Amino acid sequence: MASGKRDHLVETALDLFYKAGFHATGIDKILETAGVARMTLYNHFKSKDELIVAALRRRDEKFRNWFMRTVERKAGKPEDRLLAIFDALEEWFSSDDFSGCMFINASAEFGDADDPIHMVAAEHKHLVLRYLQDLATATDASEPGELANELMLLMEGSIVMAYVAGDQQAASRARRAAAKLVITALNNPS
Amino acid sequence: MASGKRDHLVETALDLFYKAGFHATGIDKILETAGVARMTLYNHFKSKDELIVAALRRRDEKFRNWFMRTVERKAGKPEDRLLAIFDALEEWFSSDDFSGCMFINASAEFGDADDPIHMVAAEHKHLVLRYLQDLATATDASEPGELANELMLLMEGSIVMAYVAGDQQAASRARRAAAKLVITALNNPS
DNA sequence: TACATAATAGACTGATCAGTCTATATAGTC
DNA sequence: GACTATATAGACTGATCAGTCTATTATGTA
Repeated sequence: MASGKRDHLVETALDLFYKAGFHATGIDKILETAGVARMTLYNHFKSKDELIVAALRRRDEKFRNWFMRTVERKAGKPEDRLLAIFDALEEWFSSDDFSGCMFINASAEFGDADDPIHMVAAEHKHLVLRYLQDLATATDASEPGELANELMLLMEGSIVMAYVAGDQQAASRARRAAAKLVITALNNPS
Repeated sequence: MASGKRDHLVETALDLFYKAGFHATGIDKILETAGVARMTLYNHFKSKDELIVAALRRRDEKFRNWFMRTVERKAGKPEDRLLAIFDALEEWFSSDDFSGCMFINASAEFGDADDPIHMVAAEHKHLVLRYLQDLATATDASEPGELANELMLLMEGSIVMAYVAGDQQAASRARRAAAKLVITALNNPS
């Protein structure tokens, strides 16, 4: 299994980067935690930045899979799913290892919009937004694109308030605001 | 002038930390940029972390002053000021040196909620929220506290979408969502 | 002039950083 | 058994990190 070591490195790096940050997590710490030799890492990745990109791509894949499955498990009707978004967030926020959004965190450390790391973060947000658009389009909302954008703002806002300000009710607050916007969108045919 | 050097160090550190991040900005870079001797820094601050805290406190003071003055310059009536929030944000987002919210960025690098640096970031968010509560209370909104929380979520969400996803219209999108919530809050006496 | 405060340059520590190189060893395949 | 991939341990570079220490030089006050 050629990719076993690589996968293990990515998973280990993902955990450490998420918990402690990117600059604060050294290569040595990753190698020691993974129990892998130095050159094994550099045979699979050209640099630490490349490992960061790989870790973020995996995080994107895992997070969106979990998020979509959770939303669709919590509610069946399209209108309900739009609000179930915030039930999923509440679950996430209250989990033990919640350390904010890894992509917001990555953008904070790699601020240049042209940095490949920042670009992966931007891509993640676009993919989440697209999912919300798919959900909104399945409802009778007059302008599903606009509704999706509004919910996206509430979602990102609640992540920030939960993580930075430690607001335990960030998700439920966002849910109530979302309910108002969903009702408005359903009652206003263009 | 005993505090001249100290002030200059804080201002310099503030700039560099905001542009490049906290871990990525070394003490040497700050000293070189400020044109100040090493021991001058360590006579005023016990550690780099203490300098970070001082820089964040200054940022909080400067940002909130600018924000409140801008909101109050852009609109006079309480209801209008609630929306002028997002005009101020638009101005901020389109400025050359926009690098996201420094407090979100700080929380990303110092994730422990008990870390003094993270606590200063949390405090900043609470102070901004309190300002929004003051604005909302001046209107006829049925539940000004709830309205303020909703606007806060939209504000933070728009910061994230502008910075991470590079959404040029994040502020105007948030403004339109806010308008709907303000109307709802004004038309629903409890 | 005398004294105290504050700032200076710069050497220095010990640790850590990302990344390279070599020589050895462990697999899996033919 | 022979060959090839991959992984191993560990030394090594050169840079940078935060923080300490010393000896000197302003700067301002009494």
